Amino acid sequence: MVGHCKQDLVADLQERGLVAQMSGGGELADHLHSPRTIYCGFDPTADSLHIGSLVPLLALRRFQLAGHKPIALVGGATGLIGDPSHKAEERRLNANEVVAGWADRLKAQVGRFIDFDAGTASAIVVNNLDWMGGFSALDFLRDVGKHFSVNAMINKESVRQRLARSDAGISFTEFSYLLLQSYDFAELYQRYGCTVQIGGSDQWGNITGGIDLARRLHRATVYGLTLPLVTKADGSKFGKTESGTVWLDPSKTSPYAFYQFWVNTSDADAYRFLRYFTFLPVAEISAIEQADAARSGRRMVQQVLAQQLTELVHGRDAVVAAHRIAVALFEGGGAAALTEQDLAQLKQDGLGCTRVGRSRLAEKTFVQLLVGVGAAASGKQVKDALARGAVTVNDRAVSAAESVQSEAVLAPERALFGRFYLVRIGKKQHHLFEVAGDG
RNA sequence: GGAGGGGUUCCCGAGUGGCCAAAGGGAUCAGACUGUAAAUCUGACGCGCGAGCUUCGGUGGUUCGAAUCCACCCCCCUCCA
Repeated sequence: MVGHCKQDLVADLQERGLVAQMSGGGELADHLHSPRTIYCGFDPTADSLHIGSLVPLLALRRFQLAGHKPIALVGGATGLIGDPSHKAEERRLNANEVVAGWADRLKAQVGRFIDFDAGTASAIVVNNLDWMGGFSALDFLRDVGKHFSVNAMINKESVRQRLARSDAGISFTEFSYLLLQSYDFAELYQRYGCTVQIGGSDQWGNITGGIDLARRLHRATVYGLTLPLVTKADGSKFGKTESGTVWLDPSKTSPYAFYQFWVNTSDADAYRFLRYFTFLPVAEISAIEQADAARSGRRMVQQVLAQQLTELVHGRDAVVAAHRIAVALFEGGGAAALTEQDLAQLKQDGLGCTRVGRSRLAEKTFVQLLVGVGAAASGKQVKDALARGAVTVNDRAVSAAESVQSEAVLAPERALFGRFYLVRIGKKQHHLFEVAGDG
C-alpha cells in the first residue's frame, strides 16, 4: 500500500460534513495524495474517553484506511495543564499520579480504533510527557516561548471570552497551554515527519499555533484540519444522557446503555450522525434516508446507528447482546414472554441486575430498593411514577400503597421461575432483580 | 496591599428579617400523544412512605425568628499599587 492513497479522502470527509476548517485551502488535499503521518491529541481529563472524542478518533482511522500513518497522542503533559480553549471557566488541576493513570487508560482505549500492524501506515501511540517532562522552565521559555506573541495569543478566539468575562478570568497556566500543544506538533514533525494535525474545531487555535511554531523552529510546512463539533438539532449538548456522560469504557457505560443512547437519537440528527460516526458509504446512508422517508412509523436509521457504533466501540458480541436485550424489553410480549434462559441472558448481556437475599427484603421499602440500585434518582421520582401506574414488576403495576413492602411486591408467587422480577420504571428504564432463597 | 463587585437548591438566576424548601427559566423524571423520534400539553423536581429532617461559601453572633442583619474567615472577578 506504499505510495497509494485514496484520492478521495478529503472529498469523502467533506461529503460527510466532517471538515470544519482546513489550513492552506487545497494544498492539504494535494499534500494528502501521498502517504503522510498525521496526529490527533487526546488529553487525559478522565479515566476514559467519551463519545465526544469519537469523531476525531474515528477520523484517525479514516486517514489510516486511506493509507496514512496515524499517531494518537495522549496528553500526559498537556493534561497536567488544562486546555482553556472555549472553556467558560478555569479548571481544577488534577494530581500528577492521577493524570498519569488516566493517560495509561487512554493509551489502551485509543488503540482499539487504529491498526498497529499496517505496514508503513502502522499506527503509534505517544505521550507528550515523554518530551515535555524533562524540559526545564528556562529552556522552554527561551526556546519555545520566544516564538509566541502574547498580542497574538490574546486575540485567539478560544480564549477571548475568558479574557473578556468579568466573572471568569484565566490563569497563566492555562494561557500557556497553547505553547505546549504547539510544541507537540513541532516535535512530532521532528521525530516522525508528522505533517498534519487533526482535532475538534475547538482546537483550531492550538493547531494553527503548532503550524506556526513548526515553521519557526524547523522551517516546516505542516497542515491542520478540524472536525466539526457535534451538535444536536434541539440545541442540547451532545453526548449526555439522563445518567450523564456516555463513556467509551464499558465499565462506565454498559454496551447496552451505549446502544440505547444511539437508538434514542432524534430523527433530525440521525442521518448526519451516520455520516459522522460510521464508515458506511455516503450513498448507502442516503439510501437509508430515502427508505425511511418512504415508510411510516419507526425509522431504521437509529437501529443502524446503534448497531454500527456499538460494534465499532464494543465489538460484535456486544451488539448481539445489546440487541437481544432491546428486543426482549421493547418488542417482546413483556416479562411473561421471556424464558428462564432469556432472563439469565439479559443479566449476562448487561441489563442492570441486582441479587438480593429474600430474608433481606424486609430491610428496605421497595422504593428504597429501586433508588439503592440506581434505577431511580430519588424516592420522589419513583413515587411520582407509582402514582401514575408507571412502575411494573413482571408486567403487573405496583400501587403506591404496596410499594412500602418489598416482600409483598417481590412475593415468591409473583416471581418468574422462582427468582426473577423484571422491574420497569416508565417506558425505558428496566432493572432485573434476582431474589435468592435466603440471605 | 488598596478600592469596588460577587459566592443561592444540577445549571442560569430572583430573593435583602417572618407569607422561603426559597420566584422564573433550563436540564431531568413520569403521564398523554407517538415510532424506545421531535414538537406540544399535564404533573413532579432538597431528602424522607410519613411524622419530620437538612439547605442559600465557612464559623460565630444579634433576634421569638436569618438566605436576608453584625463580626471574622475562605474563594472568585474588576480596577489601582
